[in-house]
Formats: sequence, C-alpha cells, structure tokens
Amino acid sequence: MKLSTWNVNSLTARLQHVLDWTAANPVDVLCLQELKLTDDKFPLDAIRAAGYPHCAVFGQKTYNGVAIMSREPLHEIVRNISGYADEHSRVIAATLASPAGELRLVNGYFVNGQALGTPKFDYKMSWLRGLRDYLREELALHERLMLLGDFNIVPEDRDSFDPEGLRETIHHTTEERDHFRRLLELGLVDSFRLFEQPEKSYSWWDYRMLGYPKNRGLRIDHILVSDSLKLQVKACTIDRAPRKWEKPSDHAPVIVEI
DNA sequence: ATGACGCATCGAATGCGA
Repeated sequence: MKLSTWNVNSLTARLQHVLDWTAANPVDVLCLQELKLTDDKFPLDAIRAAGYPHCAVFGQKTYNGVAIMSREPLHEIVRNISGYADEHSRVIAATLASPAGELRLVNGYFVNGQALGTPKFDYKMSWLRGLRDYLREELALHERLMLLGDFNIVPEDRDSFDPEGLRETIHHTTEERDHFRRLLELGLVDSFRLFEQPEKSYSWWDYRMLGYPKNRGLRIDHILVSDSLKLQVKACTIDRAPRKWEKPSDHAPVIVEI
C-alpha cells in the first residue's frame, strides 16, 4: 500500500498535474495541501474518474485548504485541530483500512511563520502546540497513525541546501526544530530517515533564482509514522519528476510504502 | 538588496508563500 503527500500550490492550477502524477504513480492515498479553493470548487468528478472515489475535503478561498484522496473508503473524518480554534483550513484527518489494520491519517498544512519575532511566527508556535496536544489524543485512540503534509520545518541541517547561511531563519529556527522533535517524542518517526537516502534530498525549491536547477531546496514535506507502524514501512521516497514539468508546484510529492 | 517567481484576488497592485 502506498500513501503520499503533495503541496500542489493551487489545485485549480495543478489539477492536470495531479491527474498525470497519479496515473503514473497509482498510489492508494494522496494527501493534498494548499488547495486554494472552496469545497464546492473541488474537482470531485475528475478525481473520482482518476480512481479516487473517496475524498475528504477541507477547502478555503484563496489560501490554505487540505484534502485526502483515497481509493478505499474514509471514515471518522475530522476537519481542523480538535481543541484548537483556527480560522485557516489546515488539517483534515480520516481513518481507513490498511494491510496492517485500521490506519489513522492526519494531513496537515503547517503554518509558514514568515520570520522569527513576527505575529505569524507566534501563530506558528501556538498552532504547533495545538497540533501536538491533538496528536497526543489521536495517538491514544489510534495505534497506527500517520502524520503527512507540508510541515514548513527543516528538521536537521542536512535537510537544507544552506544550513549555515539560513541558521535560525524561518523553517530552520531552534523553536521550530524543537517542535518537530516533540512530535517525534509523542511516538512518531520520520519515515524518510528509516532508509538510506541520497545526499541533498529536498522536497521544495524556490521558483526564483533557479532554485530547482541549482538544487537549492529544503526538505519540509514529511511523513511521520507511529512506532507500531515503523516496522511495516518498506520505503519512503521523494519524487522530483513533477518539479521538472511545465508550471510545476514548488513542492514535490513524498511517498511511503507499507 | 525585500527583489526574484507563481498564484489568487471583482480586474491592478498587493498579499502571501518559504
């Protein structure tokens, strides 16, 4: 079974890429972030026709918006972080059957945070605390849980093209990395690092300044799995192929196999 | 260098992303 996550930077602008990518990579689940559209504009028909009849959508106009596309039925769909009031559509959770048993998925578009010392950074910190409290409860209810999405956090120096130059700047701050580590301490593991990976593996590249051709990227899209799932993970990869297509998203999909 | 590039917005200049 293959599950994946992809920040598409507008589903309207990227629908054809989603259809092309799933045709070439017939994953069982695709978690989307940054839909930038309302629920009524979600292209259900096209996505159903592509082999994903089960969709859980939490959209928003202009910004944010997340969804889970699935070949198999989704249950217990929850929008937003329970216990944390948020005006943004950033989190959607659902349960589905997997070979290992019932699997809880939490799909998140984490706050960007702009810069240390700004109100947006404070929002990021409080949002991350809310997410952690929520996940603690979810993990108590669901032994097999997967947290997928655009974390907007570079976990370690090796996940950045310029860890020295960008030290303590957004995505690289100690505060953000502490939050990432605290998520792991809840009983989650970064599935990408369960395997040997090529050096300079990234999931996002700036549109500007030839970011992708120069591989000036960051690894900020992650798939964390709960400890009881750890032994079942067979692979985790980043697919850079769609970043080379015309009018690409600035993010690449991440895929996990269990 | 607060810009570049791309997307969205009642329509052009601006907010936002990372």
